[in-house]
Amino acid sequence: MITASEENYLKSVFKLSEKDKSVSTNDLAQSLGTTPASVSDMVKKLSEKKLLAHQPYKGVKLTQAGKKIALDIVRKHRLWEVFLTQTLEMKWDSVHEIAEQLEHIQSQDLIRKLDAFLGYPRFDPHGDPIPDENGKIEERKTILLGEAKKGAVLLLAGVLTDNSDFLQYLDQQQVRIGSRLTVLEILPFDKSVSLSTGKKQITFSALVCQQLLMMEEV
Amino acid sequence: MITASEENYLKSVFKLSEKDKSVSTNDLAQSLGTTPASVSDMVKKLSEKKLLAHQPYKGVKLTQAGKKIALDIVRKHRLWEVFLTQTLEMKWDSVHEIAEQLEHIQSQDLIRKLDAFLGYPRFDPHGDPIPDENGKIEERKTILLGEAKKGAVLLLAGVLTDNSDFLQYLDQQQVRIGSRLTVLEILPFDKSVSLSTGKKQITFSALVCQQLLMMEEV
DNA sequence: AAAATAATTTAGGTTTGCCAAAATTATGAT
DNA sequence: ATCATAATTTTGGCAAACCTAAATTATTTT
Repeated sequence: MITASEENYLKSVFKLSEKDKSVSTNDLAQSLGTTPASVSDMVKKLSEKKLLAHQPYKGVKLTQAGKKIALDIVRKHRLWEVFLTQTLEMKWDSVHEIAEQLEHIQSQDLIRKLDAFLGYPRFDPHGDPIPDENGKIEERKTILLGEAKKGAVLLLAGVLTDNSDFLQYLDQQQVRIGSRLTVLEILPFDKSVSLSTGKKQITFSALVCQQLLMMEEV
Repeated sequence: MITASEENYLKSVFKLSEKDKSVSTNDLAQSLGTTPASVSDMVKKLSEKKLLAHQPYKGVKLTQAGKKIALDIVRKHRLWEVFLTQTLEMKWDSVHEIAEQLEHIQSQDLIRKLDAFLGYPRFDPHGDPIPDENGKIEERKTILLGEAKKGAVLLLAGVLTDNSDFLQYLDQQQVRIGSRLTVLEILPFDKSVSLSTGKKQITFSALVCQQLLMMEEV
């Protein structure tokens, strides 16, 4: 059996993994809101279970088995987020916390039926792709808004954080997934960006722009 | 904070409580699938938290605070069961286990919105009443099928067990919540009961009859 | 290359919830 | 009323998941 805590560790490793790089103990502790010592403990356990490959002092990677579990948790999390926003009409800034709990509910059948009920959604309310039952994730060509050039016209494809304040701020600015944004100006001084939403003009700080995933119009 | 385990204990005490009677350690252990020693441990903790009133060697009762929590868990459990059967179209014999997990999800807002989405149902798929937000439970005059007299015409109001085999058996017999049953004969020998469902004739053992909650036609 | 600093692991300890075995208390039979 | 049995509690111990502080290893600076 795999516990909720173990699932959270695997999910964090997955999220922190870039390319073929190892994930450090410290980063994991940060991401999980725990201490490096606790991470060492759990990493040892998950390595023994062959869900993580651990090189002492060098970091961890997911094994095939570990990745499968991580993707399953991510899938469940994102499907529940769709349910909460679409079916129960909750706001996108409040669903993450609840999905953190729901993702640990154990029932294949439940998730299959939920998926069907929701109409097999491919993206969650934050624009993140939902892995299918085999762990396959839809790829899209995206760039950060911070990397866009002046004059570019792009659609908001996703946000890189679930931070509630951040999402509420976007709501306030009437910016949501799918919004069409035109880059009017990039301030050389602080890299903040002036944009047109069609209706009005807004400015995003460089920090905000690092959280916004953009794509070309279809 | 209250843990899932604590919630389960309170729920079990609630379910085993009859009138003003105390619930015994042994019965609790049985109901929770654990040992009397473990129950003693947890009873001590919940008594210290003022959720249970414990008289050593005499049993426990719920306090007001404990009852409130228990009713809240029952409410969540039954609302989720409605969701699983009605929205996701799962069978009534498979929802109990999943609802056992879902009942521990923490979010007032979620449950309120779920309740609204489901149309404020008053009974779950097994015919059990769903407490409202204040813990109020709808009362109905019901009797066990085992207590019905020959000639009685009654509606199936509920079942007293979530046992999957039992529910599948009822399904097979085409007996469900709301079914109208006429008592044709009661065998003196073993108290088994012959019934007419309108379409066909069936016989239920005394044990089965002790699990079926019946009410007068409205 | 050695020293200083940073990252990681280990050691030792806590809490929660569980259990088996032993001790205690209540209950039913004679 | 006493004894036997059943129910309950206590004792001592285990595993999971966490923590702080100390020890170890890696990395960076000088």
